[in-house]
Amino acid sequence: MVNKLQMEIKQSKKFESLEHEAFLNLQRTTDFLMRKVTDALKPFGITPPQYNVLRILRGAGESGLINREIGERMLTFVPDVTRMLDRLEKRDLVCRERGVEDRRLVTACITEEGLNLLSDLDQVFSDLNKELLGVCNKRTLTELIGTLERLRGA
Amino acid sequence: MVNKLQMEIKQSKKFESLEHEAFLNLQRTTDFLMRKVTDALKPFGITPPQYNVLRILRGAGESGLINREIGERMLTFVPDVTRMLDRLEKRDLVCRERGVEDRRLVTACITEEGLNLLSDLDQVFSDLNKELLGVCNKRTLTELIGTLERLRGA
DNA sequence: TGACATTTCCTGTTATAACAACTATTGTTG
DNA sequence: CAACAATAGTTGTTATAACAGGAAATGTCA
Repeated sequence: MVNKLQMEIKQSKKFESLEHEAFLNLQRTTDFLMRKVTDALKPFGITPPQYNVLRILRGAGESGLINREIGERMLTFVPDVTRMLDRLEKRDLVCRERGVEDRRLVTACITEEGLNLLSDLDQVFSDLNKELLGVCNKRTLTELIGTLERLRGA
Repeated sequence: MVNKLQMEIKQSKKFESLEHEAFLNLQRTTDFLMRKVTDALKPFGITPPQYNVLRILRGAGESGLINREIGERMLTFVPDVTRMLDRLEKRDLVCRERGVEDRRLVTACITEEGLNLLSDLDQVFSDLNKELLGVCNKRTLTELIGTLERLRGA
């Protein structure tokens, strides 16, 4: 009996351990799903991390957030928030302002144009999300979430 | 009640859907785990995709594999196998040879030095793997694997 | 055979990831 | 207050990701 992942990566030997098999499946599945999302966002000229930033800034509202806070809220670690915001600013999707009280801080806000783009992206993302993850029922997804949270440390 | 991921990304609003929450957890967990692996491999000057290539070539044995086959067996899609092998060849971890029968093909093999490095890496990776994924029991891991395979299409 | 398509790899280019060093500003402490 | 530490952001550099295009070899078929 050869399982699905073994077939996919044309591996003849068994996995070393269940832990190993689980981890490889995690990598491959996330890569698979992210690739779909990346493709779906591409017509809008937006990458998944950029989409993530825009959503974070929308959530923050008019008061905005400073670079460090944006980095902390990202789903995946991003080492260079500055240049990421540079690109978004150049496209007028966000605006930035140097702090007056503490001149080290730079606060970023989403623009009207950014909000408009987001409302399109949300629809695309939401549809894709339900299409991709909808193959599992609610109970399975709930269990999946629990397992994943556990893997990040309970 | 605010859940773990919401706290992590400092999100005040609920998730739009269970599918959404599951996907975000997948992203974050894989990023978290991959970062640990990347850190563990760093002292050896090897990235996770490079480690993946070396394992693939070891599995292929002395007959080696051509670029296309390596790409097909990678866990995550890699668009540029050529230059990835360039770097590994420069470090004498793999060697390459242009095909004689079909001169379009280039076959790569792992070197003795590559095999030696791999045996160190395997120990590190295996230990880390069990440490990270060992927080879940066998049954949970088996269910996780099943769910992930399903998400890639049954 | 000869034109054309296909396959395989390589090359060029831009964007992003990762990491380290640096500047400017603010906080802390003797 | 002056020296130092800490924080926030920027800049520089290298490696990798992503994508498009090109060159060489092989396959196909009229």
